[in-house]
Amino acid sequence: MTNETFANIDSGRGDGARPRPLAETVLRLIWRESEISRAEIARSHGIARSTVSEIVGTLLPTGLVAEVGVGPSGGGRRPIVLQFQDHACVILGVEIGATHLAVALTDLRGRVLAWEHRNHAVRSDPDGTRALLVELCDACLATRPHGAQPLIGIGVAFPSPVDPHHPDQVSDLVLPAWQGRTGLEILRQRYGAPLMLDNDANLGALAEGWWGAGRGVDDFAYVKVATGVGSGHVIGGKIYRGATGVAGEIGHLAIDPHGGPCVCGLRGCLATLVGAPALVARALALRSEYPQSVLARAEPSIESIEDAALAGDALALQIAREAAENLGIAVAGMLNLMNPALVILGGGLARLGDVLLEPLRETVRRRTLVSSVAVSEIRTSELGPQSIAVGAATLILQAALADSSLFHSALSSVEAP
Amino acid sequence: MTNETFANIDSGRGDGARPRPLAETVLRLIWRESEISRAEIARSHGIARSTVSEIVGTLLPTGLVAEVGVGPSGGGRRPIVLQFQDHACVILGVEIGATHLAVALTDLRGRVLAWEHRNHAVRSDPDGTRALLVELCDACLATRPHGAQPLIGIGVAFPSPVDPHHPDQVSDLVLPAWQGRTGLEILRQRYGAPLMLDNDANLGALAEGWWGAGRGVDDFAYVKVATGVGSGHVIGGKIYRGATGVAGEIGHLAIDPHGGPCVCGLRGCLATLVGAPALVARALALRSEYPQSVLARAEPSIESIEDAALAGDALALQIAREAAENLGIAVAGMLNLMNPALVILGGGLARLGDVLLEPLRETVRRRTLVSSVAVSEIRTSELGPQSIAVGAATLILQAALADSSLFHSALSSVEAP
DNA sequence: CATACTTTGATCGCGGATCGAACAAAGTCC
DNA sequence: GGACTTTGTTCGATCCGCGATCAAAGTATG
Repeated sequence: MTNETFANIDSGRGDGARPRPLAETVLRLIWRESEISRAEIARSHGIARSTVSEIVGTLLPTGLVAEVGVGPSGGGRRPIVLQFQDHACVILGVEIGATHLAVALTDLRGRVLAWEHRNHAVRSDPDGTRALLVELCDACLATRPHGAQPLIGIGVAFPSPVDPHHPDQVSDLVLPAWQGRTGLEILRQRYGAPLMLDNDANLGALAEGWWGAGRGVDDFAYVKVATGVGSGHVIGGKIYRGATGVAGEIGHLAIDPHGGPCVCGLRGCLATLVGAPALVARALALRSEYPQSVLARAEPSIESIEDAALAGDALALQIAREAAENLGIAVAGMLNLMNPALVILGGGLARLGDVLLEPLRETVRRRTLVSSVAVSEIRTSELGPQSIAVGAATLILQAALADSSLFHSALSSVEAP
Repeated sequence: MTNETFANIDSGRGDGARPRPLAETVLRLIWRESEISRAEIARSHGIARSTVSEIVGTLLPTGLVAEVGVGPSGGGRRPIVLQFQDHACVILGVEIGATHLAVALTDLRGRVLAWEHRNHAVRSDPDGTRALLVELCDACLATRPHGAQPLIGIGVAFPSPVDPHHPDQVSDLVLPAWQGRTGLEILRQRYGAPLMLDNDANLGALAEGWWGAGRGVDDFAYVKVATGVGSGHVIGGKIYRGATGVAGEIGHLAIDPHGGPCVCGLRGCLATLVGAPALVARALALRSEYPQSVLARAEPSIESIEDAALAGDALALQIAREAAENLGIAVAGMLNLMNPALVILGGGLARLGDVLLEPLRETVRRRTLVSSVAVSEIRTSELGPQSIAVGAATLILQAALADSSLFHSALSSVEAP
């Protein structure tokens, strides 16, 4: 119930006073456009020029917006160009994986200013994880020149479902050694900044939506195919978490009820068919039929299968086709249920590009009822291994742009004297 | 692009002036509570008592709210009880099925004041459908005493996906004779009230959420199992339509990729396994193994199968168990993907109650990964055959409570002289 | 090059919405 | 019966956003 540590829950609806509602709108617009004049703000939002002038007057002293020269004339006085100051604040994005940690320090445009990562036995060593986390965060923050830019928040990606109403709880099934608690309040205490937590696939989706393949798309799904298979869903520009925060388990969609058992206790899950272990096992099983394949010689790994498929190896292509078929069944089901405008394929298997996408698209086309569903695009991820940590930082940025008091509290703590 | 006929698109965000933002909030609260005092409104929303007084002062003359006596004292002056006037306006809810029409006239609390329905060849006769629709609407409206209550809007349930951005378009696949157009603007013209359109499963879900098994639940799914199988999803209290309005096609989730072909062109869809024709076919196939079954004697129908299952017939129970198993696979997949707090089972098959629910729950339990998913409740619909028409009316009510200008324009058209 | 028109941005007064303080009305508790 | 409580109203004070107006700084045009 008490939720002092995490700012996850949308508490900004009807609680406090909302001074200058339009100020938020204007700030968001300046962020979105990066550079814009007062008159253009007024035009594009139907606000009076006088109001815009006044609001900008309150925005300038915060340092979030600055006047940078004049723009071209449109037949009259030349406009003063306002520019959002992407470097006014910084954000920490933390990725906690099953076996590694990564921390990104970003500016307000999602650019990575500092990057630290380390392999670690996260599953079995929660205390060590937290200590290492502090170390990596310190290292990232130390790169700031003279501590000029204040930290507005810390976003954390966690490798298990996160209940938005109880963000500090951890599923005992996924990380039993953590004893049901993240224990991340030390981060908030140490850095004095709000903390927000979410599932890793959700944050990968968020990052793609803000900076990658999903830019400008309001409803899309991000499917991560690696060792495991998971998905994050952005609906109306916001992460959809479901009633208890566990939405997006596409990996455990049943593809074949007569299929093999999954670690989760079910049968024929997508994860048992297209996860990395499944593809390796499939390579071993098919090896005798493809004696000339490079995979027939040495012990195959998921990387070697991917490399071989990209090189045109017949066995690897067969495996990719099969994976695409199974993935396509699940994606088609997801399209029928959730109807996103776009599906972004992430994780290691996305390396295959069109080798995977072409048969996948074909399967989806054959398996979706309504024509408008079939027009959903399927693309691969644009962001690299930093996507999840950047997504964690984006969680904070999104919150700050929705409620600029986060910016102001960070800035005032610096400018107070 | 032009969208004069349908009010479907949320156009009430940032366009026009919003006089008295709190007035909307107060009106919604009074509606929700039915009876409440000014002081309690102020307390529960943190609004100043003076503001509430002033707002209520503007609400009383509209007739939507009235003072009805005094409440019990809490140690001081007794409060004046304000009551929302459920009968101040009426709403028309129209259900267009594949083979029938139904019209409900409701008050502002979802109560059905008049009800007309008729079988009709909707698929093949769009013109006759529209004419009959007008007839039924007229009959419902004529029951009003002296035309006292103004009509605030007409909601329409349509048996095909509805794109929220192009509500007048109809899928050629489902209703080819309609030539891609609903042609329902005649309703708006005849009755001079805003028109809103949505898919039938979505509106069944909405009705259950406002008046039935989903009361008070913000995220739930409604699965309708009848001749066809479809689903509607309420997310955050609002209907989720997806990027192009076709979300919720659970009937075409692939259960068995090696299964029989579906009308939609896919294989092994849920609809081919638990739709009414599939169950009848299954009864015929299994008849020889159950010679003592009542279904072995006469030609089975879906109603007779349901009746037999409720009577404990072994063959019918076997069919129900199989249907529950297949339905459970699809529902489990939907839970994994969308994580609703509740699943409401509607349509004819819901008559079976626990006969269907028990094995269904068991299958879902076995097929959902995370414990918190498994706690999702599964219940049967509470509303009868009127649910979809009532849901259509609820669409209008929801819009009016979100933007009370709908109430006022209806009321002023009466009170003008 | 002077003049007319355009566009931008600032200033000022107005109106609406909400709040807090003060007050009357109506009860409860001792 | 007197002190305290609660409700609802009234009355400035404040804040936000708007329109009108004006100065500044351009462009188009003769």
